[in-house]
Amino acid sequence: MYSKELVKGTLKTIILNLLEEQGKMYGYEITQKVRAISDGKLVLTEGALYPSLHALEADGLLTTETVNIGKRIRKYYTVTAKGGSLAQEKMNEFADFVNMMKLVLSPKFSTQI
Amino acid sequence: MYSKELVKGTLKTIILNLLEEQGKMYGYEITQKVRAISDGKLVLTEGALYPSLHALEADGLLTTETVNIGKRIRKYYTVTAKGGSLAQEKMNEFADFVNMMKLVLSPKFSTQI
DNA sequence: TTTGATACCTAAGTTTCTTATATATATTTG
DNA sequence: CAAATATATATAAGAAACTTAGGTATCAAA
Repeated sequence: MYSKELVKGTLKTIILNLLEEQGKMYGYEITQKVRAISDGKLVLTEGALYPSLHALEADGLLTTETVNIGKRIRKYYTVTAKGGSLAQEKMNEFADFVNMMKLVLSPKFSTQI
Repeated sequence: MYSKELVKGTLKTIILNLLEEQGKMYGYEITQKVRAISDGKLVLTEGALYPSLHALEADGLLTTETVNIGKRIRKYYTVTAKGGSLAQEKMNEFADFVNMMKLVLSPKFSTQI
């Protein structure tokens, strides 16, 4: 398992791009989806996820829609147009970052990726 | 320019692997080398670098050798055997992390890297 | 009926940086 | 030759983004 420090800074990138790809999702669903896709390697904690979702909503990058499932509630999140732009931007930033790391860590790293 | 949050958690990975590749280096030299290799995209701040070097030394991952250059001093850092193992480990962790991100962000990300 | 899964949330504490400051020598430039 | 820039080290306060821990509640399965 890789160190969790690396995940820092990528959470919003993951949320925005996952939501853009999957359409609307609710918080718990996001944790399960990420866990499944990553083969259990990435487990988003609720203490990180929920505040992050709230911040994205407050910044107008996500909108919410509350749905009642029996007596429980679900808050579905959808990416706004502004959020879509940021999703792309974050994706590019991450790609740039990885390419830069390739340079700095080369030649050893290049062979691993 | 990518967001600086991404760099968080990669500083020790960079230091250890750069030192392993380049042999002994001193702090200021590390900042200049990283800046040059990354084409100015990654500029290590002194406030991050020096405390990190001290922590690595305290943990027995680096050893130091102080040299007088005229009336100034230089502290050369060298990777220990233990530091070499961690360098490799950190490299693997980072590669694993990137591969995991590829999964989570795919299919969009795969085409960019 | 109690355990685990589903579903939301917040707050204190930790780590790891950034920003700012301090000190001092050496070199370049106007 | 004076002033600015580069070289070279270091620490400390504050910010950001998490982790850990706790809280609330419903639903399904054992």
